[in-house]
Amino acid sequence: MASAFRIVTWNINSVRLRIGLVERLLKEFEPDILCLQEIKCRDGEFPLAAIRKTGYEHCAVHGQKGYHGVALVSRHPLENVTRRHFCDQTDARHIAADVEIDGAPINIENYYVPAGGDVPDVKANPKFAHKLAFVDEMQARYAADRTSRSRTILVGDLNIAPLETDVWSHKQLLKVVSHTPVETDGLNRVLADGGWVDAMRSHIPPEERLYTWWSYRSPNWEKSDKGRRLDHVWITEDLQPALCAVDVHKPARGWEKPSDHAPVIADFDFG
DNA sequence: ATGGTAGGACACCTA
Repeated sequence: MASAFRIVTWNINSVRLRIGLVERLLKEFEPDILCLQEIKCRDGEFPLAAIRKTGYEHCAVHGQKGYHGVALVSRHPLENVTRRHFCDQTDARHIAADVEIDGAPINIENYYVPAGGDVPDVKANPKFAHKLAFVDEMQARYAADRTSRSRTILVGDLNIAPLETDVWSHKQLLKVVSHTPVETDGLNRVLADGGWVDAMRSHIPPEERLYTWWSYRSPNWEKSDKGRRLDHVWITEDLQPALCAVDVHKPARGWEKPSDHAPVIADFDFG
């Protein structure tokens, strides 16, 4: 018997302000699990009641006051929830859990990588140094347990657009934080050394332009279409045969009072 | 070369 599994990742840019959009996404797409970033609230302020009303009983939150913060919203029980800290900082940028699908656990890793500030210089800009150190720590972690890892999905706002077709202008963004060579090289090392598959690019050709984020600062974001692919879905190789579809739901960027990120939807079929 | 918008918290920080 075939068993379908749908995961969505979305930088919501304040879950309390946009709880209505979260409810809409859950109703329209009925994912098995929704991974949120930039919830911008403490654990106790997460809008659990509204989410439970939509039929999602299982939430795990790693929040903090005002900034950052990640969460998992699931139809299935969340086991072995972990909240990892990077670079010896207290920022809430990671949460992970197992969900049982088709009789075996799948490990979900949800990240919000630091944006890195405006100046792509580690000496002049500590936020850029923090971003690179964070990515290096991810690399070390996943390179170390590569051979023992299976049935894992890594998602989130990684704040780096690695391919030339992941940005509206490769040439104009080479010195812009999110697309500098030191960042894209770093992210590519996490991907390669960890043995990950870029699920979005395994279903959407790398020659095709693909964005998940359009700045609020552009008054006509859709027409100018100066986007970047900052949000990602990576999978371990054993999950590749089960992956059947990937979609960036661009219409959500045009919903009322939107997040500046569109949700990314990945569908699997086990069985 | 520059500034453009948004959210949270409370004087600017983060994005």
